[in-house]
Amino acid sequence: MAEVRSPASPLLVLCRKKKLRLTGQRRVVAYVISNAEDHPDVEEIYRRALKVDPYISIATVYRTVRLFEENGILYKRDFGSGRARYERTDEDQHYHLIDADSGQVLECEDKHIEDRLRQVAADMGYDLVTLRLSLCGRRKN
Amino acid sequence: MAEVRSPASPLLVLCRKKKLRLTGQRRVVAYVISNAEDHPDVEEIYRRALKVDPYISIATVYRTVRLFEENGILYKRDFGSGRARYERTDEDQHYHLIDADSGQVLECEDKHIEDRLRQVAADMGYDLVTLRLSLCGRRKN
DNA sequence: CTATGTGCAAAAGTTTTGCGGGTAA
DNA sequence: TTACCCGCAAAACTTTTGCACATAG
Repeated sequence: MAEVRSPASPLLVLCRKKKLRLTGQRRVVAYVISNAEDHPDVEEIYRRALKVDPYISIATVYRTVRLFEENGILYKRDFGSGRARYERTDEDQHYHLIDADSGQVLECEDKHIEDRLRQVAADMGYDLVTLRLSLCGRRKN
Repeated sequence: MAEVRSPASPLLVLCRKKKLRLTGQRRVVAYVISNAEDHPDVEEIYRRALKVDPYISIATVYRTVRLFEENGILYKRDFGSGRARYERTDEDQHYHLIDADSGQVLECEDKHIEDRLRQVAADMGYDLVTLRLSLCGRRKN
């Protein structure tokens, strides 16, 4: 767990760039999310954070992910479960395909889509800031 | 307000097709949504419904929109306000552009996008069931 | 007549916040 | 030093639900 203290985490680099105060708890949350391969909700981030810092509070996790989101470090996603889920903004851009039957979230990518949507927004007089795109599908048999 | 009793509302036609029991309250909710030009949340649907039926309960509105959603009569949307918002499924397909500063929701359309996404899903072995797509942008000056 | 819906109020689930003590810079 | 952060518990907010009565078909 020494890497929690390491300055190498890409999320911590972003935190410094935004001049956010680097507290122990923020390092832990950044560490947990940097190492997540999925799209955890706050409850899950909290559960993973507890393994690193058994005294961290869920209120702090809520405050931290909100802070990160406001600073463009995390995206907040809604896959319809009733809880918000988070993912890093510094990954390659991708979208989600949700299995209508199992609820499983798969990632997919199509560079063309983003360019096209950027154009749609531009035609309406807007610069595209973020994009929420998710597909819901049923497995072909 | 006589139209509330009229069988003409397109949502009521869908309700009959699905063999849903047509109560007074369901007619009111269907009427309110049929006449909505925006994407109201439950609180707002309730507020508008009260003008027609001052005794309707918000619990009934929640139950009704959920029923309608489960029967494919309404889409549930999340524009990030913390409250779910609803819109009819029987309109022309369109997407949303949310103004990053004001929160205003604009509709936009691009038929090409849907076809392309249908193909992306197909390539992963899925039939596209629904599509959630929203853009967040900032007005160009 | 009977299965289903409704209103009310309470419960459940998620997220935010006030406050007193603690800490990064 | 000082402005900001944390943990706790309570509050706020959205949505669901149990129950007794009402009603559509």
